[in-house]
Amino acid sequence: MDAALKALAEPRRREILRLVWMRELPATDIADHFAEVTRSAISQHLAVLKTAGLVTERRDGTRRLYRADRNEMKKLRKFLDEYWTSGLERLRDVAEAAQRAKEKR
Amino acid sequence: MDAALKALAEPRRREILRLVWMRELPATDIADHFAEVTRSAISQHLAVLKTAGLVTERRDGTRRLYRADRNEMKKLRKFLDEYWTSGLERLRDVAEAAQRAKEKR
DNA sequence: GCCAATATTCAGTTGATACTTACGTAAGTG
DNA sequence: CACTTACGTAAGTATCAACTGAATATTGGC
Repeated sequence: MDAALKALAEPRRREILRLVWMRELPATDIADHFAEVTRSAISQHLAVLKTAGLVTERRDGTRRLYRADRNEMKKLRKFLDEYWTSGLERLRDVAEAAQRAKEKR
Repeated sequence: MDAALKALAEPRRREILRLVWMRELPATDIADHFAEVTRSAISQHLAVLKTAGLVTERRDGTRRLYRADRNEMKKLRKFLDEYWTSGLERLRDVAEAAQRAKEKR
Protein backbone atom coordinates (compact mmCIF):
# COMPACT_ATOMS: atom_id res chain seq x y z
CA MET A 1 0.00 0.00 0.00
CA ASP A 2 2.91 2.21 0.78
CA ALA A 3 4.33 1.62 -2.68
CA ALA A 4 1.01 2.40 -4.32
CA LEU A 5 0.66 5.72 -2.52
CA LYS A 6 4.21 6.69 -3.35
CA ALA A 7 3.64 5.77 -6.98
CA LEU A 8 0.55 7.96 -7.13
CA ALA A 9 2.34 10.91 -5.59
CA GLU A 10 4.00 11.54 -8.94
CA PRO A 11 1.74 13.37 -11.44
CA ARG A 12 3.30 11.74 -14.48
CA ARG A 13 2.51 8.32 -13.12
CA ARG A 14 -1.07 9.28 -12.44
CA GLU A 15 -1.40 10.36 -16.03
CA ILE A 16 0.06 7.08 -17.24
CA LEU A 17 -2.35 5.20 -15.08
CA ARG A 18 -5.20 7.13 -16.55
CA LEU A 19 -4.07 6.33 -20.07
CA VAL A 20 -4.15 2.62 -19.42
CA TRP A 21 -7.23 2.69 -17.25
CA MET A 22 -9.65 1.49 -19.90
CA ARG A 23 -7.46 0.03 -22.60
CA GLU A 24 -4.19 -1.80 -22.89
CA LEU A 25 -1.42 0.27 -24.42
CA PRO A 26 2.12 -0.57 -25.58
CA ALA A 27 4.97 1.29 -23.90
CA THR A 28 5.67 3.30 -27.03
CA ASP A 29 2.17 4.74 -27.21
CA ILE A 30 2.36 5.69 -23.58
CA ALA A 31 5.71 7.37 -24.07
CA ASP A 32 4.42 9.23 -27.11
CA HIS A 33 1.90 10.88 -24.89
CA PHE A 34 4.67 12.68 -23.07
CA ALA A 35 6.55 15.05 -25.27
CA GLU A 36 8.51 16.49 -22.36
CA VAL A 37 10.41 13.40 -21.26
CA THR A 38 12.23 10.52 -22.87
CA ARG A 39 11.00 7.00 -23.42
CA SER A 40 13.46 5.86 -20.83
CA ALA A 41 11.87 7.96 -18.13
CA ILE A 42 8.46 6.54 -18.96
CA SER A 43 9.85 3.04 -18.88
CA GLN A 44 11.09 3.68 -15.38
CA HIS A 45 7.75 5.07 -14.32
CA LEU A 46 6.07 1.98 -15.68
CA ALA A 47 8.40 -0.16 -13.60
CA VAL A 48 7.41 1.75 -10.49
CA LEU A 49 3.73 1.34 -11.25
CA LYS A 50 4.23 -2.34 -11.92
CA THR A 51 6.09 -2.88 -8.66
CA ALA A 52 3.30 -1.09 -6.84
CA GLY A 53 0.85 -3.46 -8.46
CA LEU A 54 -1.03 -0.64 -10.12
CA VAL A 55 -0.46 -1.89 -13.66
CA THR A 56 0.06 -5.28 -15.23
CA GLU A 57 2.34 -6.06 -18.11
CA ARG A 58 1.67 -8.49 -20.93
CA ARG A 59 4.07 -9.29 -23.73
CA ASP A 60 3.09 -9.47 -27.34
CA GLY A 61 6.04 -10.00 -29.63
CA THR A 62 8.48 -7.19 -29.13
CA ARG A 63 5.86 -5.06 -27.48
CA ARG A 64 4.81 -4.87 -23.87
CA LEU A 65 1.26 -4.00 -23.20
CA TYR A 66 0.31 -2.24 -20.01
CA ARG A 67 -3.01 -1.86 -18.36
CA ALA A 68 -4.21 -0.55 -15.03
CA ASP A 69 -4.95 -3.06 -12.31
CA ARG A 70 -8.16 -1.57 -11.07
CA ASN A 71 -8.33 -4.03 -8.24
CA GLU A 72 -5.21 -2.61 -6.64
CA MET A 73 -6.75 0.83 -6.84
CA LYS A 74 -9.79 -0.53 -5.07
CA LYS A 75 -7.61 -1.88 -2.29
CA LEU A 76 -5.95 1.47 -1.95
CA ARG A 77 -9.28 3.20 -1.61
CA LYS A 78 -10.32 0.76 1.06
CA PHE A 79 -7.07 1.39 2.86
CA LEU A 80 -7.61 5.13 2.78
CA ASP A 81 -11.11 4.68 4.09
CA GLU A 82 -10.16 2.45 6.96
CA TYR A 83 -6.68 3.47 8.05
CA TRP A 84 -7.70 6.56 9.96
CA THR A 85 -10.77 5.16 11.54
CA SER A 86 -9.57 1.79 12.79
CA GLY A 87 -10.35 2.88 16.32
CA LEU A 88 -8.65 0.29 18.47
CA GLU A 89 -5.29 0.69 16.88
CA ARG A 90 -5.43 4.45 17.03
CA LEU A 91 -6.44 4.58 20.66
CA ARG A 92 -3.62 2.25 21.52
CA ASP A 93 -1.22 4.60 19.74
CA VAL A 94 -2.47 7.61 21.62
CA ALA A 95 -2.12 5.76 24.91
CA GLU A 96 1.44 4.86 24.03
CA ALA A 97 2.22 8.43 23.15
CA ALA A 98 0.93 9.60 26.52
CA GLN A 99 3.10 6.96 28.16
CA ARG A 100 6.19 8.11 26.33
CA ALA A 101 5.40 11.70 27.25
CA LYS A 102 5.21 10.73 30.89
CA GLU A 103 8.50 8.88 30.80
CA LYS A 104 10.28 11.87 29.38
CA ARG A 105 9.45 14.04 32.39
CA MET B 1 -4.88 17.43 -4.64
CA ASP B 2 -1.33 16.97 -5.73
CA ALA B 3 -0.10 18.28 -2.40
CA ALA B 4 -2.44 16.00 -0.47
CA LEU B 5 -1.26 12.90 -2.31
CA LYS B 6 2.36 13.83 -1.82
CA ALA B 7 1.73 14.44 1.85
CA LEU B 8 0.15 11.02 2.26
CA ALA B 9 3.01 9.28 0.50
CA GLU B 10 5.07 9.66 3.65
CA PRO B 11 4.25 7.04 6.33
CA ARG B 12 5.09 9.34 9.22
CA ARG B 13 2.60 11.88 8.01
CA ARG B 14 -0.09 9.26 7.67
CA GLU B 15 0.50 8.29 11.26
CA ILE B 16 0.28 11.90 12.39
CA LEU B 17 -2.95 12.28 10.52
CA ARG B 18 -4.32 9.23 12.23
CA LEU B 19 -3.38 10.61 15.62
CA VAL B 20 -5.36 13.78 15.08
CA TRP B 21 -8.18 12.14 13.23
CA MET B 22 -10.61 12.09 16.12
CA ARG B 23 -9.16 14.51 18.63
CA GLU B 24 -7.21 17.71 18.62
CA LEU B 25 -3.64 17.32 19.84
CA PRO B 26 -0.89 19.82 20.65
CA ALA B 27 2.34 19.53 18.68
CA THR B 28 4.20 18.21 21.68
CA ASP B 29 1.90 15.25 22.14
CA ILE B 30 2.20 14.43 18.48
CA ALA B 31 5.98 14.65 18.61
CA ASP B 32 6.06 12.47 21.72
CA HIS B 33 4.50 9.74 19.71
CA PHE B 34 7.61 9.51 17.58
CA ALA B 35 10.63 8.45 19.55
CA GLU B 36 12.75 8.09 16.42
CA VAL B 37 12.72 11.68 15.20
CA THR B 38 13.03 15.14 16.68
CA ARG B 39 10.28 17.62 17.40
CA SER B 40 11.63 19.69 14.59
CA ALA B 41 10.99 16.99 12.04
CA ILE B 42 7.42 16.58 13.25
CA SER B 43 6.89 20.31 13.08
CA GLN B 44 7.95 20.22 9.46
CA HIS B 45 5.63 17.33 8.73
CA LEU B 46 2.79 19.25 10.32
CA ALA B 47 3.55 22.17 8.06
CA VAL B 48 3.32 19.92 5.02
CA LEU B 49 0.01 18.49 6.18
CA LYS B 50 -1.30 21.95 6.86
CA THR B 51 -0.29 23.24 3.45
CA ALA B 52 -1.98 20.26 1.87
CA GLY B 53 -5.10 21.16 3.79
CA LEU B 54 -5.18 17.84 5.58
CA VAL B 55 -4.94 19.32 9.06
CA THR B 56 -6.02 22.57 10.64
CA GLU B 57 -4.12 24.47 13.30
CA ARG B 58 -5.65 26.32 16.22
CA ARG B 59 -3.69 28.26 18.81
CA ASP B 60 -4.33 28.01 22.50
CA GLY B 61 -1.85 30.00 24.52
CA THR B 62 1.62 28.84 23.66
CA ARG B 63 0.32 25.62 22.25
CA ARG B 64 -0.84 24.83 18.75
CA LEU B 65 -3.56 22.29 18.44
CA TYR B 66 -3.83 20.20 15.32
CA ARG B 67 -6.67 18.19 14.02
CA ALA B 68 -7.39 16.37 10.79
CA ASP B 69 -9.52 18.08 8.21
CA ARG B 70 -11.69 15.17 7.26
CA ASN B 71 -13.33 17.13 4.51
CA GLU B 72 -10.09 17.39 2.58
CA MET B 73 -9.71 13.65 2.86
CA LYS B 74 -13.16 13.27 1.44
CA LYS B 75 -12.21 15.42 -1.51
CA LEU B 76 -9.16 13.31 -2.10
CA ARG B 77 -11.21 10.15 -2.13
CA LYS B 78 -13.55 11.68 -4.63
CA PHE B 79 -10.61 12.69 -6.77
CA LEU B 80 -9.23 9.16 -6.70
CA ASP B 81 -12.59 7.81 -7.70
CA GLU B 82 -13.14 10.17 -10.59
CA TYR B 83 -9.76 11.04 -12.00
CA TRP B 84 -9.24 7.81 -13.91
CA THR B 85 -12.73 7.47 -15.17
CA SER B 86 -13.48 10.94 -16.43
CA GLY B 87 -13.97 9.52 -19.89
CA LEU B 88 -14.01 12.54 -22.16
CA GLU B 89 -10.80 13.95 -20.89
CA ARG B 90 -9.01 10.64 -21.12
CA LEU B 91 -10.17 9.91 -24.64
CA ARG B 92 -9.00 13.34 -25.69
CA ASP B 93 -5.59 12.57 -24.21
CA VAL B 94 -5.32 9.28 -26.05
CA ALA B 95 -6.25 10.99 -29.30
CA GLU B 96 -3.57 13.58 -28.73
CA ALA B 97 -1.01 10.91 -28.05
CA ALA B 98 -1.86 9.18 -31.28
CA GLN B 99 -1.46 12.51 -33.06
CA ARG B 100 1.96 13.08 -31.58
CA ALA B 101 2.97 9.57 -32.50
CA LYS B 102 1.95 10.21 -36.09
CA GLU B 103 3.88 13.44 -36.26
CA LYS B 104 7.05 11.75 -35.15
CA ARG B 105 7.09 9.44 -38.15
C1' DG C 1 10.70 43.13 32.09
C1' DC C 2 12.32 38.52 32.47
C1' DC C 3 12.05 33.65 32.42
C1' DA C 4 10.03 29.21 31.14
C1' DA C 5 7.23 26.69 27.97
C1' DT C 6 5.74 25.65 23.36
C1' DA C 7 6.66 25.55 18.88
C1' DT C 8 8.46 27.12 14.27
C1' DT C 9 12.25 28.32 11.21
C1' DC C 10 16.98 28.25 9.36
C1' DA C 11 21.21 26.10 7.62
C1' DG C 12 23.43 22.27 6.44
C1' DT C 13 23.73 17.09 5.46
C1' DT C 14 22.29 12.87 3.50
C1' DG C 15 19.61 9.87 0.87
C1' DA C 16 16.05 9.22 -2.53
C1' DT C 17 14.04 10.05 -6.99
C1' DA C 18 13.33 11.80 -11.74
C1' DC C 19 15.77 12.43 -15.41
C1' DT C 20 19.20 11.87 -19.62
C1' DT C 21 22.34 9.41 -22.61
C1' DA C 22 24.32 5.24 -23.94
C1' DC C 23 24.05 0.47 -24.30
C1' DG C 24 21.98 -4.20 -24.34
C1' DT C 25 18.51 -7.57 -25.71
C1' DA C 26 14.67 -10.14 -27.53
C1' DA C 27 11.46 -10.75 -31.25
C1' DG C 28 9.91 -10.00 -35.87
C1' DT C 29 11.33 -8.90 -41.15
C1' DG C 30 13.91 -8.85 -45.52
C1' DC D 1 22.04 -13.58 -41.07
C1' DA D 2 21.83 -8.57 -41.03
C1' DC D 3 18.53 -5.15 -39.78
C1' DT D 4 14.78 -2.91 -37.52
C1' DT D 5 11.48 -2.36 -33.88
C1' DA D 6 10.29 -2.14 -29.19
C1' DC D 7 11.71 -1.98 -25.03
C1' DG D 8 14.50 -2.31 -20.52
C1' DT D 9 18.75 -1.41 -17.84
C1' DA D 10 23.04 1.05 -16.36
C1' DA D 11 25.49 4.91 -15.10
C1' DG D 12 25.74 9.47 -14.04
C1' DT D 13 23.62 14.00 -12.65
C1' DA D 14 20.66 17.36 -10.63
C1' DT D 15 16.93 18.34 -7.84
C1' DC D 16 14.05 17.35 -3.94
C1' DA D 17 12.69 15.64 0.57
C1' DA D 18 13.56 14.25 5.44
C1' DC D 19 16.25 14.97 8.95
C1' DT D 20 19.28 17.23 12.94
C1' DG D 21 20.90 20.90 15.87
C1' DA D 22 20.92 25.73 16.72
C1' DA D 23 18.65 29.85 16.61
C1' DT D 24 14.36 32.43 16.82
C1' DA D 25 9.42 33.75 17.71
C1' DT D 26 5.21 33.96 20.70
C1' DT D 27 2.62 33.49 24.92
C1' DG D 28 1.79 33.41 29.83
C1' DG D 29 3.14 33.86 34.66
C1' DC D 30 5.78 36.10 38.12
